Amino acid sequence: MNIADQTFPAVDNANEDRAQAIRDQLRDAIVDRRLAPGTKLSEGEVGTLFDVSRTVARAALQMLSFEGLVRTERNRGAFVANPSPEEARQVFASRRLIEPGIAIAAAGRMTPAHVVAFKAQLDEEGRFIAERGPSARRSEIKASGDFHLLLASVAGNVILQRFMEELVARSSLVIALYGRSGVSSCGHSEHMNILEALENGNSERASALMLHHIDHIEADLDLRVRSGPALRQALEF
Amino acid sequence: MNIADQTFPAVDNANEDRAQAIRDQLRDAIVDRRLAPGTKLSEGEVGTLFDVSRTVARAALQMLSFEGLVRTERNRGAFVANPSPEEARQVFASRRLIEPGIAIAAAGRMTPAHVVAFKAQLDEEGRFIAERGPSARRSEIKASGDFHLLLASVAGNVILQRFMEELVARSSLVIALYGRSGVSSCGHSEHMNILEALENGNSERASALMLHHIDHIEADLDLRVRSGPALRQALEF
DNA sequence: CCAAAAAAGATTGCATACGATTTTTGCGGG
DNA sequence: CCCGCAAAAATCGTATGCAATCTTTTTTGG
Repeated sequence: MNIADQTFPAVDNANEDRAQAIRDQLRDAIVDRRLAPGTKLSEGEVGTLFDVSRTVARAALQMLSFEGLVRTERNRGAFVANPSPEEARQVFASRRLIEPGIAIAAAGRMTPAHVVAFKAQLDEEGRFIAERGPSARRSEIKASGDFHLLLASVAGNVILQRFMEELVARSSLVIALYGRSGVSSCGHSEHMNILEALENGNSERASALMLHHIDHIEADLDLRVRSGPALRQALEF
Repeated sequence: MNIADQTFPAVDNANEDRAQAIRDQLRDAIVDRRLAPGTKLSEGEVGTLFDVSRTVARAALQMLSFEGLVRTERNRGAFVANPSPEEARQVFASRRLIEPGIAIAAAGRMTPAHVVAFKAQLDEEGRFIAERGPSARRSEIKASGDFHLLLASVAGNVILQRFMEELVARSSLVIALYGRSGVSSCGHSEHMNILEALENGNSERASALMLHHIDHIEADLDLRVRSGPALRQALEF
């Protein structure tokens, strides 16, 4: 998979920052695996694709590098991140630490409008699971992450929300690399259970369910070091 | 306080990234309040001060903007962040959620070498408290934050560690703006108690002490909206 | 004398240029 | 046929220039 094979919707060049728009496009592409871990993202190529100068492309790549989605090597360029098993463990350890707390905070702030938003979210999730094809699979991955992001937004802490965005994106990379069954379809029912607890204002239960949910996601990974992880890394793939 | 009044140690222009070195210098200056919240950081000025082009200065400012230490407005420039009371609350809510867990993780990984490092850290902290003068006060603030960063590094999760760096830096800004007594000197003894619990491997106690410690820091803040916060913001001060 | 408009000045956003470093290619020797 | 080495190409790091935007000062009309 090469970045040159990708097509990106035209950037709605408003007064908004163009670099940010490019970052969002690239992040989406990374998160739903249209760009594989290890793919090289050269400044020139990105710039050409989005029709901006290298200056702007570089800024976008720098942003992604801060989020941990891209790794940059001096004088060599930027690559879609290739998280190690250790890094993967740390991503999930972070989520185990934070998300139960987020669930508690969210439980105390749920409004009927939130419930409606969650229901719509879960419906969409279910639709993509029912569908077939790689495109639906990608959408399913994204929707699954969006559930957690929606929860974070309900919790009402912008700082934690941004951090969760980073963690969810990185999780997606990790699952792409180490996932056994792609997406655990049991995740959907767990999401529904969590929503039910949230609806009832049962924060303790929501928190406990969330913790188990994260454990289940991580349990679906195969984090044993593969034959020659150094080699893998060296081969950039 | 103006950025032009500042002096910065020469950047050890190794093969290391120069933008990163500048970011570190600026971050230190912001964290120990040599640069006041609201101070304008123009690209040209920063570039001149560090003897680099605007390109590099701009990259450094972008990094700080990601960490939340600098706020950038399009076509207007970068300013040392001026966190709102709400933002301040969110910073401490995040710390309350994360640091007790970090304490638990650290308690399980303490080695004699770590204990030595902590003792040295606390000694330094104590020295600055004893000293007088604004310079010692600044060092005290920094040392107080460094305790928390040391703890995060012992916990062994790089992702959380980076996040803690952001939170500690932002806390420093918040304390600068809303702190009643500058630095609560009782913080030092609380740090010592936490270390004691860590040394004994009493993770539960370390976690509980940490939670109270954060509560105490936040309790020392005056987060009531001041007369005309909008005005304050509008006047950039 | 004051308010609004206009001009001048400063600063940012972005593109481009050039030297430095890395990677690839071409070629001769083993 | 394969390997090492030098030249060429590609890519990055950084400085600089120009247009666009914002700020400040000056001018002008009431």
